[in-house]
Amino acid sequence: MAETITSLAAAPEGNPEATAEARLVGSDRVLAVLAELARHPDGIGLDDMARAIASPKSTAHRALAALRRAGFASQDGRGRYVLGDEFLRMAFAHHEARPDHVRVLPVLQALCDRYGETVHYAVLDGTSVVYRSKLDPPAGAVRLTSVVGGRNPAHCTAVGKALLADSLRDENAVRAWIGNRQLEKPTERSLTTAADLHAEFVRIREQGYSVDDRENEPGVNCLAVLAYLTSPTKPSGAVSVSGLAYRTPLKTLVDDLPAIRAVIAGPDLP
Amino acid sequence: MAETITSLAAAPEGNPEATAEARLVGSDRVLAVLAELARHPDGIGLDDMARAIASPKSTAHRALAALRRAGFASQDGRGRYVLGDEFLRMAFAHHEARPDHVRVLPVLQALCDRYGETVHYAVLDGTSVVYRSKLDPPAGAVRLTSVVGGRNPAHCTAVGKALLADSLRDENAVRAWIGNRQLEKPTERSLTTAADLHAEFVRIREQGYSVDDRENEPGVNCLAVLAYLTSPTKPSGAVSVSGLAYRTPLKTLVDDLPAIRAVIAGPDLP
DNA sequence: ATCGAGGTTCCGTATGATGGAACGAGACGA
DNA sequence: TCGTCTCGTTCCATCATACGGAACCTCGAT
Repeated sequence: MAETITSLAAAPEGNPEATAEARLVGSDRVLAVLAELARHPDGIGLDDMARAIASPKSTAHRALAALRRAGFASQDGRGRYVLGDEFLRMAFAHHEARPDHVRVLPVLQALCDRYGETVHYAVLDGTSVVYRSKLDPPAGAVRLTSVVGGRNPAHCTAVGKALLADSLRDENAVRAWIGNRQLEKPTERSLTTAADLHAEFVRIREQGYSVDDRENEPGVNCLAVLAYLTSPTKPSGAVSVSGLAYRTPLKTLVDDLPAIRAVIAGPDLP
Repeated sequence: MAETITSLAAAPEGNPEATAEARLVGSDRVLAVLAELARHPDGIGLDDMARAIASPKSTAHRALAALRRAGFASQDGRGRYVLGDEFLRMAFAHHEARPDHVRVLPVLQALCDRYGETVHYAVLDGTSVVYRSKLDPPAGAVRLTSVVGGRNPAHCTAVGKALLADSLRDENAVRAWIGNRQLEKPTERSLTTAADLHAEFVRIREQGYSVDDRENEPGVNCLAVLAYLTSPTKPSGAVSVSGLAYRTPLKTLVDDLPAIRAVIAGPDLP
C-alpha cells in the first residue's frame, strides 16, 4: 500500500552529502546544521554532522547544543541527533494558523471530499509554484509526493499556468518571463516554447480554468482555477485538483467545472 | 464550519508578548527570532521583533538576514517578515519521512477511514505525551486542535495512560512518577491521585486497551492501544481514536475493539 | 580487560557579533 | 506636491563570543 509517484514537488535538493558551500560562520552554520538535521529523518551522528558542514566536531557540537537549548534538536536513546518535537510543533502550528491556509482549507476539504483526489493551494514565486496547502484523500492508495513548501516549475503545472496566464497577457511578456532559460520538459507533453505557452494562456483566459494533462508527471493530471484570497482583482494563488489519469480523467473534472467553481467561489471566499 | 475545540494539545506557550528570558546572544538569539517568527503566522514587523527579543533593531535585522539566507524567513510585499517556504518544506518533508510516521500511517488511515474521527500516534516523554502523527477525518466539521509535536498531560489522555500503565507496574512506581507535582485536572473526570491512577492502570493492563472518557477535554473521548513499532516487547508509543462523545460514543469503539486490534496488529506492524 | 567509536569538554586566540546612530523609502495627510 | 512619520536598512568602532585542535569520557564490542 502507499505506492509513491516520484517528485511532484521535489526539494531544491542540496548536495546529497556535504553541503559544500563556502565556509559558514556563526549563526549561519547553526542554521545549516538545522537544515542538515531535517535532511535526516532517522537521525544523524555528530561525526557525520561535522563532516556535512565541513567543520570540526566541537563546532558541530556547539551548534547542536544551541539547537537543543531552543528545543529544535534532541537526541534519541543512542546519542544520535534528531529534529526536536518543538520544531515540528512550531512548523505545524504555524502552518495551520496561516491566514491563507485557514481561508482555503474549507474549499480544499470540499473538493477533496468530492473527488477523492489530492488537492492543492499554491502560489507563484518567480519561475516556480510553491505549494502552500495540501490535502490528501483519506483512502488514497497512491500518494503524491508534493509537500507543503515544495516547488514545481510553473510552466508545466495547472496552478502555475493559471497564475501565469493571469499575469503574462501577451507573447512578449511570456518571452520576457522565460528570459534565456531553457524551460524544463518533465514529460513529453510539457509546453516549452513562448508561442505554445502564449497560446495556452490565451485559452486559459478564455476558459477561466487551466489544466495540466500529464505535463508535469506521467499519469497525473490536474485542473486549477484562480483563488482571490486577498484581493478581488489580483489572484493570490490557485487551487487545483490533481487526479491520477486512469482514475479521474480530466474530462470528469472539466465536466464538473461549475460545481468546482461553486465550491471555490463559495461563502468562504469573497 | 470548522468549529474548534480548545487545546487538545496546547503549545508549551512561551510568554505571549516578549520572550523575556535572560538576554540571549549569538545563534541562540537567531533561534529565538525563528521561534518568534513561527508564533506570528501573519507576519511580524522588524520593530516588534526587536522588542520581542529585547534587542536593538540592528541585531534583530542581522538575525533575520541570517534566516533569510537560509531560506527560513522571507518578506511579504510590505516588508513584514514571515517564515520561509523552505522552512515549512523542511519540516513537512522531514515529518513525512520519519520512520515512526511511515510505519503508523497505514494504520492511522485505516482507523480514520473506519470511524471518521481524528486518530493520533503519540509517545511518552516524561510527564506528558507528544503527538507524533495525526490524521483528521476528511469531512470533520469539528477539528481538534492537537498538532504534531504538541503535548498533553499523560495522566488524562488515553495514549498517556496506556503507556504509563505499561511502565508503572505498581502503586509505588505511580507515586514516584507523580513525585511532588500537583497533577492537572483539565476536567471533572480526570484522575489525579496515585491510588486512582494505579487502579486505572491495573484495569488497562487487564483489558489491554485504555480509554479517556472526557478526562482531558469536555465532550471528547478516546480509545488507545499500544503500538510496538521498534521492539516486540517495549511499546514505542500508542495509537488512539478520538471521538466526539455525542457522535462516536466510547461504547462504539470498545465494542469494535477486535477490529481496531486487527488493524493495528495488521500486516504492516510486527 | 582492551580497544575503538562516538559524544563531550577545555581554553587561548582572533573573528564576527553588538548596538547606537544615521540613512532611505514608502505611506499618509495637508 | 510637499512635508513628515513610520519602518526597514546600513555603517562602524569596540569587545564579547565563536572557533577548533586536542584531550577526555563513556559505552559497546571483541
